[in-house]
Amino acid sequence: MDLEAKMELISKGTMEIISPEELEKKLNKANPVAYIGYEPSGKIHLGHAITILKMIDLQKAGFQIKILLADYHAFLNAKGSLENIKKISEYNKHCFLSLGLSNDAQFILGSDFQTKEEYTTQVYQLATLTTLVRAKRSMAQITRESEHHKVAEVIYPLMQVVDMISLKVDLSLGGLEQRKIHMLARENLPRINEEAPVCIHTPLLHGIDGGEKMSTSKGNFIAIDDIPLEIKEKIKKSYCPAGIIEGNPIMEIAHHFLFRENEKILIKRPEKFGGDLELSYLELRKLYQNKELHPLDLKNTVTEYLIEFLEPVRAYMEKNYPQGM
RNA sequence: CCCGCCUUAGCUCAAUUGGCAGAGCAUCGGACUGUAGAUCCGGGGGUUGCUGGUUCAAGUCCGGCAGGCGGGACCA
Repeated sequence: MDLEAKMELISKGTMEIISPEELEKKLNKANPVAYIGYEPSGKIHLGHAITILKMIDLQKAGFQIKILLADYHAFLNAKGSLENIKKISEYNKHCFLSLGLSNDAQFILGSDFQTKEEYTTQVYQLATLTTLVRAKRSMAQITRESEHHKVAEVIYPLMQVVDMISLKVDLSLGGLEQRKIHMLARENLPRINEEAPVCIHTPLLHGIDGGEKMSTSKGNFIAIDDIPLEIKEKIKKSYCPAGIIEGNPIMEIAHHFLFRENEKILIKRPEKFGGDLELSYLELRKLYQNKELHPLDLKNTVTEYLIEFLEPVRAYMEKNYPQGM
């Protein structure tokens, strides 16, 4: 793969790369490292999957992959006891592998290094450089909704910034909700004489209820290991206004999952409604926008393809993590 | 450390003098749309923060504890 093809592969489906020039340099470097951190979660859903698929792209483009199982971060974000969070992280590791990440990806537990002296010293250094308002603002889309804000909330982003240098990463991937923390890293790491990584943001998937963001806590997600019947029922009840693409979770799922491996998709449609169609993503958008494709036909198609797309996940989990969550 | 106020359904809040714990929103189901939503109809949902006491009877009165909010004090 030449540089141009790598850039193309990496940027496909992302919101932004900060910055493309720096990314090119990293691609020319020997053994560059790309990382992403996740708070261990009882369910890994399609929103997580978008970022894992992008990590797979980065892996194909020559990056060494580090996945941070951020147990302390989840703990700071009031997700439960550290013990339970660690247990969940083992399940998550298998979920990520099930999506096709190759075995040489490294999985790192946050608590294995986040209490070392060098690490905490750097957290304290950043604490002296970061205003409370800035730290809180960076957490706006990440913190559990609560009026009773805890100090943990402002420690969280500082730790995330230090993770990047502790793990020696060249590139940090995250959903768009990570943007403000990433920007904090880009701004403050140089101030403690460290190089900031390239930051790439993927779009956020809307919840199936049409909510702003698919999230485990809101229950508006499709999990990657949901059984076919569950996927079917969830898509059936999903928000999907006719003619509207903006904020439409079903169109988003089609975009990111059906067209990942297919140039065109087959839409099966009863004769009385116009018969079958074979469409590229752009054609699908146009037809849907013009209301020439009914939401139900879209839903049926997405259901069928998504169940097939996630089949390897279910097969992997059954074989390697049969106990489930 | 001291004082005051607060804690009731997933959320926001009602409940008379101590007398069968309710409403709105959310959720779930049905109707209507060739999807969902919207709309109409219907259902479920509770250890009233925990704990001890008074009483025939406690969400309500008294004590203790926990959590939250506010104030005071301490500041050599």
